[in-house]
Amino acid sequence: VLAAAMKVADAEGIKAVTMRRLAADLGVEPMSLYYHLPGKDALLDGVVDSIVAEIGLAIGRGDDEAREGWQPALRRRCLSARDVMERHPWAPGLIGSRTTIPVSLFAYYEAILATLVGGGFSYHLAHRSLHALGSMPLGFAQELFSPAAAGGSVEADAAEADLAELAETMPHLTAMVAAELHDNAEDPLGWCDSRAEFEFTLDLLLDGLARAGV
Amino acid sequence: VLAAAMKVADAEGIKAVTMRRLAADLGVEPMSLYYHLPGKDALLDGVVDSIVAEIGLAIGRGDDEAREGWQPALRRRCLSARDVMERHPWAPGLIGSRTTIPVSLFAYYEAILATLVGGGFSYHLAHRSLHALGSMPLGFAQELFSPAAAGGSVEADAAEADLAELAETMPHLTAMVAAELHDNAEDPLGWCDSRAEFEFTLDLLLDGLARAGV
DNA sequence: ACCTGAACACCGTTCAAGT
DNA sequence: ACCTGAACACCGTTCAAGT
Repeated sequence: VLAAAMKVADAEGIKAVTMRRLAADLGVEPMSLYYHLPGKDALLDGVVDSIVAEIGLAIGRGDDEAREGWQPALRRRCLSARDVMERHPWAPGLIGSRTTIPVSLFAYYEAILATLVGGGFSYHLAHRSLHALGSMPLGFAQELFSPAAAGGSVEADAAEADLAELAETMPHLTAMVAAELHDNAEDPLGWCDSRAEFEFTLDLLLDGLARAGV
Repeated sequence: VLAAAMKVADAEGIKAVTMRRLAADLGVEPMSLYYHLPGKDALLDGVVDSIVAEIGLAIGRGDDEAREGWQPALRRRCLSARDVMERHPWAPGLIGSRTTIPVSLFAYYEAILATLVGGGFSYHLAHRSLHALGSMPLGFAQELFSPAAAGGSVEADAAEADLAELAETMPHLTAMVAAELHDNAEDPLGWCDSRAEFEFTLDLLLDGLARAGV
């Protein structure tokens, strides 16, 4: 049913997921879908549910969570989630643009909360921690600008061509790019969102939270 | 021209910003717009430019930046940007969903980079800092799920009603909500994204970066 | 119970044509 | 230089009707 939606999204981006397109793939008339689903929003909610479920599978048992402590446990979870997002580059954009919160997400965050509380967090600090971590438990971070996560195709930005002329007006930016010039420019989750950046930010937050009062 | 677009977005949300609607507001035929603009993407890029410009105005001179140091300077900037986002609740969603990077943003980040480098950051750490801060210099943070930032109208999520039945299966979540129950539930930037949460996360990151090697 | 067909009310965009 | 009109190719969705 919505496995077809995932397949289309993986193959051609989330923008190609349309009622009519989906019906055609399923060899059925477009309007038949409305018997099974209330509408497109329900479809997308279902896709998000599938993603969350996939994250749950990717994490594994975690029976040794009590042994390793909250910080490595959360770290493992976020990095596992990131693997899932790497398989579905359109997912961050979809999740970020949803206007309703699927129920499956509540269960997911309940598990994270259990980890935090089990690690000695007060509910107050746990709440702030969830805000601070943002979408990292879902495997992605808010990028400065993340074309891949947002739309679908990563087209060369128009400004790239003019970057040469703008060089002298923006000395620091050009210097930084020159100094950094990533070897992983084709990262699927957006500009520079390499695993290294993700881990740096994640550890920055986790260490900060550890210092904040546990 | 695109001041009209901002007005429509402020009044009825970004989803109401449509070529035809805009033309009607301007007392003109829909297709006249294509003489002035290449298409809708150009329009939205222009709106983002306007937002960035508004952030620039909101920040003020900052002549005493050298005196106050990079950390308070960046802090002031992020909080000023947040004020702008509060005036345009649709802006985070629009910015996050854009697939091209408007040129104005380069200049904006150039200024931030100048602050960091001036504060003693290496280009490498400055780069990581930009990633870690994410969208905070733009005045918003990636929320767990931010209906307001994403779509437009903040409708009551369907799961809210079932929360009572789910209480026993999610003890920590219900306990946390009960313990926290915000007095500012009607915050325009999404669930719980109050100024206090924003500042907590911001300081967590800034302090972490300060400790990371400057 | 499940699917179909025709229709409605919207989009963004093209293109030849007006003044 | 600036605007118009009609048309095209798409959407999501409704609704009465088929089997």
